[in-house]
Amino acid sequence: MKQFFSEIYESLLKKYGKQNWWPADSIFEVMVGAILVQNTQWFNVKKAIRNLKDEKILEPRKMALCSEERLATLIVHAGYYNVKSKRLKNFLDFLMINRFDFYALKIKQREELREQLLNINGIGPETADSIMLYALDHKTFVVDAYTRRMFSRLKKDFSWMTRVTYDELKSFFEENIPDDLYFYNEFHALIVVHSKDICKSKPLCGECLFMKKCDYCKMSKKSCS
DNA sequence: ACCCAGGTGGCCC
DNA sequence: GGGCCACATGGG
Repeated sequence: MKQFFSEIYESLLKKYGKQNWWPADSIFEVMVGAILVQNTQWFNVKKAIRNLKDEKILEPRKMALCSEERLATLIVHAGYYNVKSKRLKNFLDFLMINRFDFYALKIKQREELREQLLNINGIGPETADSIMLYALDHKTFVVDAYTRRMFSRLKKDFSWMTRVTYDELKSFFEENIPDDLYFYNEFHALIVVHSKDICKSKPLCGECLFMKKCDYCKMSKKSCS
């Protein structure tokens, strides 16, 4: 199984190259982006980030001083702007309690930090893991809808992946991929990039990378998307 | 005019 | 513990 995941990783890397996620100029920008991208496409998030930068409030202490209402108007393009402005505020409360000390968050115990992030209203498992992995260099695997869909269709044996809980799937990946921060970082990014790529033109399974020999494809001729 | 997007929390049973 | 729903913009 470990060999299988390594091969998938190598194939994706060969096809798409290094992704060097997360695209951002600062740790805080990664964190904000992780919240704004919830159920939203990245190009919409970019507009919101642009606004925050133009208004000079893409800094923890500045944003903490910004009213929730003003924040909402600046992030409209990211969708769910009322919900997300509240979530950003909740997250800023957490940062404030931690004295905006990112280094302290980096060296905090992994499970302790994850628990604290999950306690914030508006931060679920995927957002918590994204912040930990891409902003704070914690080795924690990020599961998302793409991960479930891509792998469950890759192998018939993986169909269970659409049904298990987030943490169960996360553990399965962590037990079967190399114990390496860079791998964690790059693998999730490649899964997202590949998933978006094959969805773009809504091809048949036989046209997708990995899908030529996949069990799902043999079973049916259904579309990938 | 649909459908979906790198989720999450609240409510109900 | 699981099934539904609201949240909202923008692109295909």
